[in-house]
Amino acid sequence: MRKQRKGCDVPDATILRLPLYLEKLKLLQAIGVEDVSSRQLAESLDIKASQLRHDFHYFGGFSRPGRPYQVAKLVPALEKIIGIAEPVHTIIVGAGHLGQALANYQNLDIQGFPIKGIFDVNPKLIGLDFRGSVVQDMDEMETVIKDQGVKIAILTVPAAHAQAVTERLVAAGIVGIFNFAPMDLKVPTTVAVRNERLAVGIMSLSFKVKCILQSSENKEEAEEL
Amino acid sequence: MRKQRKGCDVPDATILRLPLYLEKLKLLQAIGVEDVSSRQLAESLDIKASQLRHDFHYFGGFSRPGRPYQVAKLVPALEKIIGIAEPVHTIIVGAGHLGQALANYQNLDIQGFPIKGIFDVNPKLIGLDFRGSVVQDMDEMETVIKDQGVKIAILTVPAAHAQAVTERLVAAGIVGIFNFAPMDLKVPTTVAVRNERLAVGIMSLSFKVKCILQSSENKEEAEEL
DNA sequence: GGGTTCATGTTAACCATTTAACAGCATTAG
DNA sequence: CTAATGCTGTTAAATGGTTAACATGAACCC
Repeated sequence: MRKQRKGCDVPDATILRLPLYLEKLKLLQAIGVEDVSSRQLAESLDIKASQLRHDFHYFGGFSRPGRPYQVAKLVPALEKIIGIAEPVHTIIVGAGHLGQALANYQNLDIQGFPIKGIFDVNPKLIGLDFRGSVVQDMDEMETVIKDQGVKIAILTVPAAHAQAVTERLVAAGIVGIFNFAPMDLKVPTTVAVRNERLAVGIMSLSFKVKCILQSSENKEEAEEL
Repeated sequence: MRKQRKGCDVPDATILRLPLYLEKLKLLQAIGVEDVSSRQLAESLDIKASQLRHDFHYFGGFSRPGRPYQVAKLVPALEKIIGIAEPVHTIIVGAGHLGQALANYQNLDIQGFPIKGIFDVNPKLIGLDFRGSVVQDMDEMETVIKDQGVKIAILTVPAAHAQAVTERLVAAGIVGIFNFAPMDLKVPTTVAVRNERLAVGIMSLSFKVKCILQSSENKEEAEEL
């Protein structure tokens, strides 16, 4: 198999930290900080400095050794690595409550993912306006994807329709799908999917809550002895 | 230190799979499947059977050895482990677009997390009705938490207010916080937090999209030779 | 200039998670 | 009854990720 381009065989765990680094660095930049050491940055994110350096090491040379990182260089470097040096055109498929919430969530735009369209099959939703994006009929989807060079789709349709919609998206040239439907999508290996399962999140929280409540019961029992 | 109760020192990775097992098992139950082997269940979730058995092993004895798992026993067992054998009373704090979307997302209720209140400080939002839950002034929050025995709060307020609200929640007796604000909350060790960062999700997707696009460019170059 | 301090890049040790291997029980067919 | 098959529970090996250690470079002070 052909060797991958530099910087693409990186552990998932590292990839998930890159946005956190970027966010914190942008914050520092906004308040005028010019230099930051791996220790400072790591402590503010509650991780070890060695881990941060290890993460950066996959991409190589953000600074000359012996000198702290320069915020002004790191921010664009990370943006390039993450792939948001240029705005990444995005659409939302499914204009239900969640789709609407995401369309209104202007942070997406600010962070480099401008919404180029919202689509639904429900005639009652078509025409509604969210921050300048008007809900369109799903028949328009393929045209917008191609005309606007959309690469990422946020999928908020009901689980029952998710796979069918996915196949249309893939055929139209979508390369990344941010899937909020509680179901696993089948896609070719040339398409990336990230599943966002709210139920998983709240249930894993529930597990920990149960453990906390149990251990505090234990404590009370112990005190009663 | 006091020894933890059975089944609480479990790796995070395992905890995150429990809801997936439960969901799939409920689906099987709905279509009348009575028995399921670790292999069948694992394959339908795209994981290894040995991993599933290893996960279950933390909690012990779901079946007699030599016989497949019984769906009807596994479902309540997992519900008990996750802590949703009884409904887990929940509130939503912040009735912006995301809070509204979650309030309307009836799956939460079905999966064991009935919404006992939605709160905001914005007078324009107070009184709005979402599936029977009326947005209340945040001053009512502590009362509802105590009266209804609420243990989990879903936090969808702006980042700037997240820490202050968190402190009120903790003081009122909340044990788990599902945090959608893009910031790290400081809480005592007796409170569990799960951060849901949409920006992290879409950026990690963007990274993979970039890699896919680069490698397909490479391929094209190779074909041109 | 030399020593001290603080920094990164890099490698190695450590730890956690995932996967494989296998021992033992239940059922079924011959 | 015995052998073969299919299954789980459990332990061991392999993999992957995190943390510590260290070599080396840059700036600063005396």
